[in-house]
Amino acid sequence: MPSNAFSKIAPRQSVLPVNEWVYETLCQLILHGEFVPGITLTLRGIAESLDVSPMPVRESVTRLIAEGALEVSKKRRITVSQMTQKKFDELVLARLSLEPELSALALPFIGAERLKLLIDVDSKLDVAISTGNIENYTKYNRQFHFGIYEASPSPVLLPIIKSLWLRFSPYYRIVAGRAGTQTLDDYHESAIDAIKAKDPVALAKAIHQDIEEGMAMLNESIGKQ
Amino acid sequence: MPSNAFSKIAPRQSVLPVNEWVYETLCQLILHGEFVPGITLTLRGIAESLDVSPMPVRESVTRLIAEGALEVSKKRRITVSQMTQKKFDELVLARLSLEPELSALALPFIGAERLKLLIDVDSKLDVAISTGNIENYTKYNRQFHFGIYEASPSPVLLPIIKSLWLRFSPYYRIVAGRAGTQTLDDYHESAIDAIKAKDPVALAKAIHQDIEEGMAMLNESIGKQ
DNA sequence: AATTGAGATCTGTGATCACAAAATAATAAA
DNA sequence: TTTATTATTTTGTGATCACAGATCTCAATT
Repeated sequence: MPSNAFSKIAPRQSVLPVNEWVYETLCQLILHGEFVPGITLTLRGIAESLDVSPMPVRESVTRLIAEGALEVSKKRRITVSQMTQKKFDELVLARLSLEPELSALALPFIGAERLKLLIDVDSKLDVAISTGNIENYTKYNRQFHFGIYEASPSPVLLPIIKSLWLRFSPYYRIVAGRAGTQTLDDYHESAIDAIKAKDPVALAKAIHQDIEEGMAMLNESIGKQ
Repeated sequence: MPSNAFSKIAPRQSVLPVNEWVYETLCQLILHGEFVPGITLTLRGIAESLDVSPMPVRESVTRLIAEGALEVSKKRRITVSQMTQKKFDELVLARLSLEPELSALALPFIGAERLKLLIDVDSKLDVAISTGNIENYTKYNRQFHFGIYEASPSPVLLPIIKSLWLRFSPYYRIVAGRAGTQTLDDYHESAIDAIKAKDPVALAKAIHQDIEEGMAMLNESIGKQ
């Protein structure tokens, strides 16, 4: 019997401070699409579900609000951010502006073992695409991108990019169940070739195209007002 | 006699929640260069200085840490972020990637009255430059940039850009007292011309050049290890 | 003078309580 | 049944306390 009410929650690492564990857990839940956009959360509710006191939840929620993953409504109710066309367009613009740049910066630090990992993740991604497994698709797609971005420590760009991913991730749950994953071109292949060739411009271009395609798919699946 | 120990603090607006007032106040203090980089702050110390309880300070500091303006040291001490060359380079890259884009997006929403305001701010900026008043330079430079960026509501890009400004602002205090403001080209003039001509590409280019020059000046003034 | 170490103090983190505003449930009136 | 009004509960915010670990103080020792 789990110590909390959410499914798929890693057990509390006693080495980690409670507030950090809560933050990481909430991030994972958001990235995995467990929170329906627009739903209202409560500090005490989360605390009870995670079997912790309200205090560390409060701190984590404050962080997530600052990062745009959650937001507080007019009359101070905590809610999972609803998407708008304007938000979506700016998210795409920010991703297209920053992620290709960071991938080019990270390229020199991608060694043989990391390249091997990326190739492995990409093959798993192919399986997810061909079987229409949207959950694995988002998971391995995320692993692929951040496998590149995290090749070297990035104090500014990486946290920003993480916050961008937190904001559109809840909307992949809407794509789930729709055919469309099959039609995706595999720009990851191009990215891997660019890494092998140590060509930062080609890598940036591949990442750019991959984002454009992925976001376009997400955009046409979302019924935004 | 002020109700708090910091100078230049706007009196508490009773209409604003305490935590937001504390957050805004801390932002202003950071943007005005009141905090020396590397200094350690304490929750109780800030609370006493601002004449509020530690609780809203805690929330505001959490936000500022999430935004990269403050950071917590290895053994959990709150500190004003120290600059590194890597951080600086990524800050510049992020600014160059996002701010020209947002200025181009905002251009169609810049009306006659806002243009008038920008021209007015730019003239004040010229005075600050010619008299070597670094404090007014940073103030009017900030007003000029955000006078453009805030022409239309920007839910994603604007908060990110604000967080970028919070991070390098403490370092203008180091530039203070050095000759160098006189040698600045006035790319704001080009920006104003672009706005008049309703030319988003030219505006983006002007903003790009302005950032490059301003950041280059800051870079060579900072003794980063 | 330099170093050490024990005691006191300070600091972030977590827990708990108080309270007004909002939301919900319950009841009364049509 | 539907609507309106009241009572109850829930919620975010702020205040306060507890505590362990870090930091500082300062006298004792070398």
